[in-house]
Amino acid sequence: MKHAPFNESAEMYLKTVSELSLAGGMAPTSAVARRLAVSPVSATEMIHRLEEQGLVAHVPYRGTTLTADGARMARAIERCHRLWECLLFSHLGLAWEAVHELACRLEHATDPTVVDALDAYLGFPSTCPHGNTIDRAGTDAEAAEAPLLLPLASLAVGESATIRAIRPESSLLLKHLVQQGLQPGRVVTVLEVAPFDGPLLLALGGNPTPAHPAPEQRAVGQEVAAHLFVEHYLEAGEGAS
Amino acid sequence: MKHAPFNESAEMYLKTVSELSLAGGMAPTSAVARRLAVSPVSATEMIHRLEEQGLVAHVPYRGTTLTADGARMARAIERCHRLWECLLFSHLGLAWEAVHELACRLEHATDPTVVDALDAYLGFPSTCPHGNTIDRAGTDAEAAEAPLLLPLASLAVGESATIRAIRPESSLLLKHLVQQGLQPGRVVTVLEVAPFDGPLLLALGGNPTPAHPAPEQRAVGQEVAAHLFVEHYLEAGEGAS
DNA sequence: TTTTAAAATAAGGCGAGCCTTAAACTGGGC
DNA sequence: GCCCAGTTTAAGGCTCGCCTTATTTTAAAA
Repeated sequence: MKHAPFNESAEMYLKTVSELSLAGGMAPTSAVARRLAVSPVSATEMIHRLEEQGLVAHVPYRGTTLTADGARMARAIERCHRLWECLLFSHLGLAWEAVHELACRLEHATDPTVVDALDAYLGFPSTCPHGNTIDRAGTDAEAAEAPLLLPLASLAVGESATIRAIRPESSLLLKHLVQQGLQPGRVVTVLEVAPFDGPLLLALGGNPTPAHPAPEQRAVGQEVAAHLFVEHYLEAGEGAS
Repeated sequence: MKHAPFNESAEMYLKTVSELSLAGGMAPTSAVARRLAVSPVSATEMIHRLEEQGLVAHVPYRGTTLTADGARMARAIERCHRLWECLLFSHLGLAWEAVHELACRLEHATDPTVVDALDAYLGFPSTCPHGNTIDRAGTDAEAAEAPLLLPLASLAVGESATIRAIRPESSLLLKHLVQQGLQPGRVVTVLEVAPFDGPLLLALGGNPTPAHPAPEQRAVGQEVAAHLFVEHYLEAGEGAS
């Protein structure tokens, strides 16, 4: 019954399984291992340990999902992570692409009382600087507030949308996106989609930055596009078709 | 040459040696072990490891001190620790006696860039909530600003002073002090000192709190008194004698 | 000088979280 | 229905930071 004080490693596994099981139902062991830069054998071991603690459900050869307990813990860790990102970015003025990694270290050393105090201090922000929702247990009016976000790849040629979230986050990805000027708030229009899962050609709109005065174009691979989630404004002529 | 990414454990040893070698020159191994709740054998082992890395100088049977490198690291960790305490206490509103322990965990997970940003955000505070100086490398006008603090025990009967710092800090001590109303800013007068290293009897002055309306008296053991540092106002009649 | 308490050394062990190599298994595509 | 890539198991090993028990050394007090 003693909810052991879980360490960094276990927390990273939970976060990883959480991210990977968002889209598809189960997180493949190899994907977990890859994301954590660990051998598949080690990942299997650790997943077993987490299963023994009832945090994870593992179906051999299929993949891993979080149990209710595990999901609760993962949500707490993610909330903590995103709150730190808010503080580091909005208050301490650290770089948008840097705060993810910095928060990744802090999140494992943060007492729950600190998380709550931080949340209040920040004014209960609804998302992190990368657009991801900050879950609050008890507030189950989730779907109500958050606008439905679509993967960028779901847009048809000619459609426009506003980038709202990058997910899952990774340092390399964020660095790349900031160079391309592809951040939340940016309006993009799909100019063309290359066949055979080729790159998307985007026209940048929205607030141009000094470094990237609009209008400009960007070619974005499917790999990157899969991490971009947008809010699509329905235009006149579009409807329930 | 690769300044390895030091971990929590090594950092705690450096902090401990730093604290213990403030007063006397060398930190006895047993004292280090006691403070870290570790066996003397383990402490000896770890001190050897730190010595190999050039962070610590160990004289067998005498004790341990920090090298220049070790002292630099310890100062960085202490600065980080105290800045977190400031944020947690002054901004997040967490309890005065709680922030020490909470900061103790964060300090090992904080990137230098975060430390600097935090320092700037807080407005370069000169002390932590417990009155301990926040060192800034490069700012060697240290002695100039900081008023000389005396150990409480150095006061003679009848003398008054203002508590300015608690040092070294520990959770249990801080909890005890907050119960007694003995915090920085509190003015105390020594009413009597029991012989044979007995307790000091103090009269509380300064800002009374609802819980502890002045005037009130407190008996403080030598053990506790050793952690209290005060600023002594010279009164008329006192001088260079 | 003798005694004593602290400190150091030696030896053996433990768990966590990784690693590699090698062999066995299986789901899904051909 | 077969085969392969992805998984899992097995076995052995490594580092870190701890632990205990036992023995030796030493500084400093008596």
